[in-house]
Amino acid sequence: MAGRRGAVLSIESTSVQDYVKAIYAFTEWQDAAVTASRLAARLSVANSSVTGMVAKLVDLGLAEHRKYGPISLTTSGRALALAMVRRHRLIETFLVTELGYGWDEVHDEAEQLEHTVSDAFVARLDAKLGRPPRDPHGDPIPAADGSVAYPPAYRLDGVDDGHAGRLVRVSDEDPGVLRFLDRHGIGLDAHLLVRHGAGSPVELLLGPSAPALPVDAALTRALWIGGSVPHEGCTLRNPL
Amino acid sequence: MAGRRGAVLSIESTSVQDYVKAIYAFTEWQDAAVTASRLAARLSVANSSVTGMVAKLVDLGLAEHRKYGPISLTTSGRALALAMVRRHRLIETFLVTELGYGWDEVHDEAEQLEHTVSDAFVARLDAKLGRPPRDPHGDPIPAADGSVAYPPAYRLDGVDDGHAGRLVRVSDEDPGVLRFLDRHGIGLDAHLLVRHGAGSPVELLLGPSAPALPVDAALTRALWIGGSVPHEGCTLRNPL
DNA sequence: GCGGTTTTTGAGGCACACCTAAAGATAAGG
DNA sequence: CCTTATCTTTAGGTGTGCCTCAAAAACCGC
Ligand SMILES: [Mn+2]
Ligand SMILES: [Mn+2]
Ligand SMILES: [Mn+2]
Ligand SMILES: [Mn+2]
Repeated sequence: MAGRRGAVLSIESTSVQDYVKAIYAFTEWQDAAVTASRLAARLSVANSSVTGMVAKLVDLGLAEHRKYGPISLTTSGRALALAMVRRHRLIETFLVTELGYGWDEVHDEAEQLEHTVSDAFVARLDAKLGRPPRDPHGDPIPAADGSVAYPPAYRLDGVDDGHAGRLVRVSDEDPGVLRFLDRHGIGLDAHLLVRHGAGSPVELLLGPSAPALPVDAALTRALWIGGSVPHEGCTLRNPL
Repeated sequence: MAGRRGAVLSIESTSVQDYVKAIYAFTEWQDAAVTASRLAARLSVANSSVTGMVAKLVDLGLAEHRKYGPISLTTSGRALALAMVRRHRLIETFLVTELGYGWDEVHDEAEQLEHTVSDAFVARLDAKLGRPPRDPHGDPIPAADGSVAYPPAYRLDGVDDGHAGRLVRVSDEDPGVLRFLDRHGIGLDAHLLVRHGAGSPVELLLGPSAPALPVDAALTRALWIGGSVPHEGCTLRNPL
């Protein structure tokens, strides 16, 4: 049933790569249904653009889609998404560890470069960086074979009062969040205690003597914290 | 007189960048007149494509062109060309020295990446690499301010019998040439003595005891050798 | 001044990705 | 079961960027 529309664009189109990545992102840390409108919102395009583009993904064998149904990736779609995520995160890691970028400065640059570098480049970069397990924001870097180890992590707006754990990941899409954390000396693996104030804002306790730090709602959606148990293993997922 | 055609594309178009680089290349090591047909041949497009694109360069203030006349760069066109050449050569250097690419593998990758990396990336890369003066093929890397130091160099097909000097640069466009040099252990700065055989092919003498190496015509157009005098300075050119 | 070559013009094509507006499907509530 | 709000798809169309071919125009050496 592929090729129904004749002109089928390629797997190398940056748009195709971005759509596939976006679809993958919906199920990476949550398990949200991928609807056309959600995808449209995330990619800042009209709903109808998504319908059209998803049809192309289906033609390319990257996505599955019944009319009016949710969108999902095929095995090769997931493979492409993981390859792109791998590129993105390796590039971000390189920018921070080798070129001295701040963690708030790398996302946009990686967003471009991920479409340009060759497979050979990615392989050599991975080796040069010592096969890092995660990027500067705590996101796991898929291995070349597509396997990924996700640490247990809970979004801050979903944990109970009194939850304690280490900062596992920070969404890297809003540089402002990253700079906020910088200002307060909070980095990856920082130990945090979550306190629901009597009023609305969530507070973070950084240590026994530090003052409580109120964080706004946007921030609670950008931070992911480990479990209360001191040490836990990782869940190895190989989605391929 | 700019903007005559209305829709003027930007300085960030990869095509614009490639055209400007190509124009610059004609006068980098020779002083060839840049005609539309030569540019078309180099870029593998039709003559009329060049006419159209050059008109856009003129609109952008990057090129000067009288109808039926030769094409040249304006000051800002030259600045853009030098910025692109700088990017290209820094990236090639990075690929070889940091990622372990062979010098025959870097050109195509750099050709893509040069359009994608940011100015910040280039600045940081230059610092990381220790501000290298030349790329893996001997081509000088323009400084951030656009100044370039060109060593004296003569193309092999233009030197007399008995000319001796060091290998100053190798054109990086044909990986086969680079691999040929690898096979014979010839690298940048190798000392060469040029011998015009009685027959047609030029021969290279690599050392007192080494056998003469015959080189074909294509190769004589890809190699550039220093002067016969043992040690010479560099010509500093700041074309801006 | 002629003839061959080069350049420009004109008209058009194509790939890719996006949009608006209208029509169609879905699902939740009455 | 039907209504209605919401989501999704279709249809038709825009815009950018770059390219082509064919024909007309200019150029240049003789
Ligand atoms: Mn990122
Ligand atoms: Mn990241
Ligand atoms: Mn090169
Ligand atoms: Mn080079």
